[in-house]
Amino acid sequence: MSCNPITDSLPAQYDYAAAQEKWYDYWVEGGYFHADPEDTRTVYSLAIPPPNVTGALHLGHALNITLQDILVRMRRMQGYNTLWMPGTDHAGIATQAVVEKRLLEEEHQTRHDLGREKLVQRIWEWKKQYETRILGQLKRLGASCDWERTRFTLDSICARAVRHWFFRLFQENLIYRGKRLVNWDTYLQTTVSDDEVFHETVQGHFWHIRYPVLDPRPGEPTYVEIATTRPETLLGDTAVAVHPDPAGALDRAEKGLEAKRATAPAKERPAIQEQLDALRARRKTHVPKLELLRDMAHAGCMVMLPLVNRRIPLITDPWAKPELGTGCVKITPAHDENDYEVGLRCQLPLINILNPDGTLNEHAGPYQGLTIPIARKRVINDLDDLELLGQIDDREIDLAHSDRSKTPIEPYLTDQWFIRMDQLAQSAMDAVTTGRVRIIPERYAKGYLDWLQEKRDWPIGRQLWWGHQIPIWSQTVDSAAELENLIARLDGDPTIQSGKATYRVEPDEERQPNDGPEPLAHGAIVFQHPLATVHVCIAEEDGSSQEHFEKMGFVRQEDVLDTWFSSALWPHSTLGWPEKTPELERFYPTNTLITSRDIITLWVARMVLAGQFNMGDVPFREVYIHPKILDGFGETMSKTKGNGVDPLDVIDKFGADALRFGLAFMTTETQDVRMPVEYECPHCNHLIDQTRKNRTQPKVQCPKCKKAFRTQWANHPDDLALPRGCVVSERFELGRNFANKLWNAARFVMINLEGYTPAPVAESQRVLEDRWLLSRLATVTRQVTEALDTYRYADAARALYDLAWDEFCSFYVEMAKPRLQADPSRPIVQRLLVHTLDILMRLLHPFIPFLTEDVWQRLGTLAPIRGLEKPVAASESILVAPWPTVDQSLCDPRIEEQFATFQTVLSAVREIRSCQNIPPKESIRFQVRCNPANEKLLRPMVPYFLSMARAEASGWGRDVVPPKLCASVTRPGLEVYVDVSEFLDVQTEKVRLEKERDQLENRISAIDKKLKNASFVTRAPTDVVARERARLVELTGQRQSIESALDNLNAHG
RNA sequence: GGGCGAUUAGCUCAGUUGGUUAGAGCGCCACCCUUACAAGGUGGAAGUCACUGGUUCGAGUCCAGUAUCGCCCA
Repeated sequence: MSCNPITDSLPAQYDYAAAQEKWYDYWVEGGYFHADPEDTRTVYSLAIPPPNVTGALHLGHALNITLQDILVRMRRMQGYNTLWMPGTDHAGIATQAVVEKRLLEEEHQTRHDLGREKLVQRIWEWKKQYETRILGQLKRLGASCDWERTRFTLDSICARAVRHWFFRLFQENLIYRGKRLVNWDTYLQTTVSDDEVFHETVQGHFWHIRYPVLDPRPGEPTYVEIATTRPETLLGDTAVAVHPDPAGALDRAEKGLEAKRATAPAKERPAIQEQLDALRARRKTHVPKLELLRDMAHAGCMVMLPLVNRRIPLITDPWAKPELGTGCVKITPAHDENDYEVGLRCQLPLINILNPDGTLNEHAGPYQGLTIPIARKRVINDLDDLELLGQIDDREIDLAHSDRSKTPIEPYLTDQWFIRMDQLAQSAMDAVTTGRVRIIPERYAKGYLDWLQEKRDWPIGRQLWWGHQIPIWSQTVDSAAELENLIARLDGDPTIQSGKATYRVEPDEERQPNDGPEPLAHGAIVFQHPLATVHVCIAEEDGSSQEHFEKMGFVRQEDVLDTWFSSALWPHSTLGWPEKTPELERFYPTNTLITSRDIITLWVARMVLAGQFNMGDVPFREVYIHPKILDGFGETMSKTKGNGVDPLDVIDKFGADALRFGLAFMTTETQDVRMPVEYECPHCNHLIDQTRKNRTQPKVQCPKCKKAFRTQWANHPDDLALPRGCVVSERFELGRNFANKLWNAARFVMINLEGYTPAPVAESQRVLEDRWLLSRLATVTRQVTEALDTYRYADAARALYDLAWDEFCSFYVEMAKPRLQADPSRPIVQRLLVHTLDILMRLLHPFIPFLTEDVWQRLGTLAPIRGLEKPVAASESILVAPWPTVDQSLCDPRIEEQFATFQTVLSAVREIRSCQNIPPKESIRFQVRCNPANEKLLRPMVPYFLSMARAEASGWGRDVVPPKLCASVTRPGLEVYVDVSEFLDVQTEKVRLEKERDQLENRISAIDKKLKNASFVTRAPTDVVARERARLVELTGQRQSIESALDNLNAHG
């Protein structure tokens, strides 16, 4: 149609792919993301929570990144020296696990077949591949990170920081090694943290087993009966316990239940009563026997551990609950957390019966070499043969599983490195309670404090190969003389004296205490333990020191450090600590950390304590916790479930701008965001709801085109040959439609800029809608700025959405159309359009970076100089354009109110057009009965009624007399009459008016009732009462108008 | 078992300090390819604000309890 070169270069739909392609490179090449420590402007800095290199980014990351980028872009525009530090995390166990899994699947090899060096090399290759992919994803999202500073938790800078921190902690005696029960993954053969364990209830049994009493005296039982869910662990038993005061313990349990019954709801009382009855019955059946056993224990009674024939003591300990099972409990300190505690209290030996691979070791005697399930069967059979097996109950057991290998966890006794958390945890608590770190939303501070409150020592070693190897070299000594000798050598050692290394002596915990209850008769098994271990920690990666100590017989610890140990340093290690770099000086502490709530304890708490320990200041001033994205069933998205949405698929389908705006729009203060997901058929683009069933299938058939496509589960060559169906969500249509709307608004402005000249627009030149728009712009500028200052992303996004769409596009642009045709108004409205577009783009830039830059650049060629008060040249990139400031003088609530009156009349006229089915091409006439103020206000709007509703105003004011036959609409303060004589459908109009009347009726009676209520009139604030009175008067008047309109219609037909 | 949160239209969500007739997007219905935009325009239908009590002149909003769901911790 047109041969306008401007129109031709502006497609009618926003081409997001082209914009993404073009502008990201422009920004990077322009160096806009780079922060300079020499720059003395106020700093705004933040460190990315480093995504781990295990796999690609998902939608949760996209949200996290988007929220950070929005703030970063706004602060940069506000003139801060802005640094966003990027990088990735090595995620020790997770990454090693995926590489090991592939190794096994593809090459049928274990890590031990390959060896440490080669495996680590493989993982580096994996890392390289995924790091590239992740950084690429971040760039496609539009993240404005300072890529020149990209770090990795295992690179040399971070490694040096880790080494330094470790050394300082070791030096200050905050790191120690101890024997602890850990969650042992027998499949991966490593410790996993509590965070990497999930619990599942499985069907199991409760086996009752009799241990023969050795040399019972007359009247004493010949057996002690215990019950267990894990019979094979008896091979590691070192005692049987009974409560020291069975009667007293029962009393306390009874009192507890009684108290519970008193406050419990009626429904639960019978169940509690039942428990109480059982407890009371036990007093007779169990207490005498238990008291006898207690006395036997005090007298030094021994029992015979069956199968391995080991003499073990009967002891007293409150862990044996007289109200449960038989009242006696077997004690296996090396394989149960509670028994471990008992073992410590009673100084029992620890006998570990497991090999790292989950088979039984030499301490299991005849069962050596068996796996746990087989050993369990054999133990049961053998006990049965010996007639030592009692009753067997069915029982549900809560079984811990490793999240990494999905196999059951074994409690396993092993040497572990720990950090003493006492002071460190306190420092992290203080940071939050004193407000030096603010957690937003505030409610998350509670969980943070509760967790730190426990001050549990942090186990930091992992039996892995991928990670920072613990910088400790150790050797054991077997005698006091040997120890003395070694200490003397170390004290005189120049490396130690120079402070480059330090040492500590650790006594062996498993060595038998000399004053134990009775020497153990272990049969053939002899336990040999050294006297102590001496640990040397070397401060720096330093080959000669290392060699020096290795020559002295020290051997390096094999284990690596927990990933969180290095992640905790991220905000300062990335800036170069322990080196005193200009970056560290300028950009630490960072301003904010944006992350999701599952990481508050694992990471946020540890960053706070590490930052304070190393830097003497908190790592960030604020922590913003954003929602999690769940699928339509309320489940977290994950690859393993198949419900994960890939941000790149969303970007391909809707564009990065749409993804970002959609995410921001969803980010409210609540905990979670639900996002139903669909498969998109690659053949016909049909969307298929994802269900719990189809999300795990390797291929899905499209119900529309009947063709099949593959999913992430496709493995079979036939399935792999099919095209891939994306997992997407319709919820991003909002963002795409909005981006397109903005594009077209910009397009409209730009194709109407012929003859544009920059010049100030004086206040006197601004008509009502100009002042209205400028007021709205100023108000929204304030709202958006305030919202983003306080992390209310959705509020900011909604305010901009409404302003741009419902106000700028739906009204201002429509009203500009006739003005652009007329000579005196054209240049002024051009300046206003350019100015508004400029402000809108700047406000939207943090959310929608690509589109806004694209428009900015195009506008830059058509209207390079713009502004209302004093036109100035636009900056070379919107990324560094100044953030709009609020001109309070432009905010005018009265104008906004007046404009609302116009909108009301316009929508009344449109409503009648629509109800009466008046063809769009037909024009109509209307009158408005209103007060003089409104009349004055509405008169200048006449052309807009014509252009926006094809309606011609034929009468205004108090004295308007409606035509006999018309359609009418009643609105607060005015009545609109549309002369539709030739089109009028009397019946339709009557129905509509009757409905309107009924609604009025309801409201009138509600207000009437209120006002007749004496306590409302006397107790409610006077202004509220007055308002209700005024309202009643108005509504009654309106009802009258409707009645008379109805009368007219009735008279006519 | 303890803590945190959610429950508002068919779906996904807003709803400030309690005070007109509880809003939006998608979906639905009707009309419109109107010279920026059909990824659009105009109008419409659609809600016992989970339930039960309480406080209050007045409760989606405050308090207590119940139910269901989610997350975290043990």
